[in-house]
Amino acid sequence: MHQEFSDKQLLIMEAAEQLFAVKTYDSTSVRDIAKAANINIAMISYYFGSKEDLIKSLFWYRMQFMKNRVTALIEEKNISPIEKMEIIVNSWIDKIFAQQSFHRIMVHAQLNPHNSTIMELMNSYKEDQIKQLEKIIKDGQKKNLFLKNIDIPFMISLNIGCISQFILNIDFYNKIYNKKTDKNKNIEKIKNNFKSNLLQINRNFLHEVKTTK
Amino acid sequence: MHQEFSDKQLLIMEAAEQLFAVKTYDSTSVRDIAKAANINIAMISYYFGSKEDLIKSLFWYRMQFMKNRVTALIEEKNISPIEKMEIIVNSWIDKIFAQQSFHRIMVHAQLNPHNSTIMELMNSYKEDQIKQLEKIIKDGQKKNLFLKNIDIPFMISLNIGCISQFILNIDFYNKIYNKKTDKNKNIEKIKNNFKSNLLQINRNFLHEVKTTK
DNA sequence: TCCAAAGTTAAACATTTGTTTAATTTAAAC
DNA sequence: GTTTAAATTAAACAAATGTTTAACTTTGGA
Repeated sequence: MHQEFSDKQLLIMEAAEQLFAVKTYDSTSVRDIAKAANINIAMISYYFGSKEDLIKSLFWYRMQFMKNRVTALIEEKNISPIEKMEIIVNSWIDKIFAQQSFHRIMVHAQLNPHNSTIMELMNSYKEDQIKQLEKIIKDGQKKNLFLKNIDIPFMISLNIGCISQFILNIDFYNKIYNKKTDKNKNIEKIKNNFKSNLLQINRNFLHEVKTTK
Repeated sequence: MHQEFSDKQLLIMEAAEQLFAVKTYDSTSVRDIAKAANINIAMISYYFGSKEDLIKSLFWYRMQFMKNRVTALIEEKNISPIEKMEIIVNSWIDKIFAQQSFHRIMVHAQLNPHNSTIMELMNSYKEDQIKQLEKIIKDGQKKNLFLKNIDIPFMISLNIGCISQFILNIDFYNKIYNKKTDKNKNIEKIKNNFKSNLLQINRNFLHEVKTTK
């Protein structure tokens, strides 16, 4: 598939991304995109072929960034599996936060899988993630750092689901946590709070000693 | 707003629900709904006023079922806060599973909040949930059963997000966990496995003693 | 300077959209 | 059995959709 995009294509893709994120793919018209990108409607067909191909290109482009550069991390000998897992969870949160718009589009694509190319892109990404985590966790189990019988797909589901839910409802949580303060600072605070909560959940799930009351 | 719906209205709403769940509201046409419900297109305007009012009615109708009947549970003296929380988490999972289609529509409505009435319905529901949990958790803290400083919005976010993610990806997980077996039985097994995982997460978060390695 | 390719445009295209109309059928009350 | 309201229908409506056309400008190399 595509590998490089011209400046014009990136301009269109980024304008489309913003609109897809708030209005969804279906209710964003090519006229909306053209207006936002300050180009003629015909340019979308000209540069991408169709609206469908535009979102496919967007997925292809953004998924590259999403792909974890964890291959090196997995092999790293000086970092303990515990630390590795913390790094990965942290990177999930940071990446999803950094790409909130695209993440919304991804959630929407899972809800409404009307394009098989996009579906395959996401599924192969998920499978990669599971394989990578498997290596780290098995290593940790061998070193007696982690519990046995860790359900990796559940662990991923827990994290990604929790982060998604948080992003989808960030305005709501902002309202709940603090009635009126500087919004940006507040969100940063809420995000850090969320981060430590989720990290703690993962620690419990992976390796902390549990004693029933 | 509406309080009762005729059989015909329910028929239309249920047909619409199935379509909205898989195709989303925007890409489901009134003609699709009419065909699925075996009625004339004009009947949708006739019974609901508009397509928009139809989905509003659907939300109003389904949200009644979602509303927890936990008011009685909260006051119950013979059940410990720990058990109460388990009952609530279990009811979340069961309810969302029982109403998968509508739940998908809800997730989509959060992604694409193009109707303020629906948004308000969902927000007031969320606020109610937080208040209800607050009572139980404070009671549990008073009795020294729960940890102090429990982040309730996070806890809800964790659960609902995790369940949502699981439902959105159930086919994927089914493929991952088990390559080829009886599908229905398999999903039931996966669901129970998911349930015990999530309950354990909640136990750790709420009341189990934690000792750092 | 010339020219072919790339870029850009407004207009037109056929479909599909949600909604309304006006006519017809059904149902129930008197 | 007649009447009145509710229910149902096919057709028409204007608006919006994604895409294509054909004409035009711009660009950069020979």
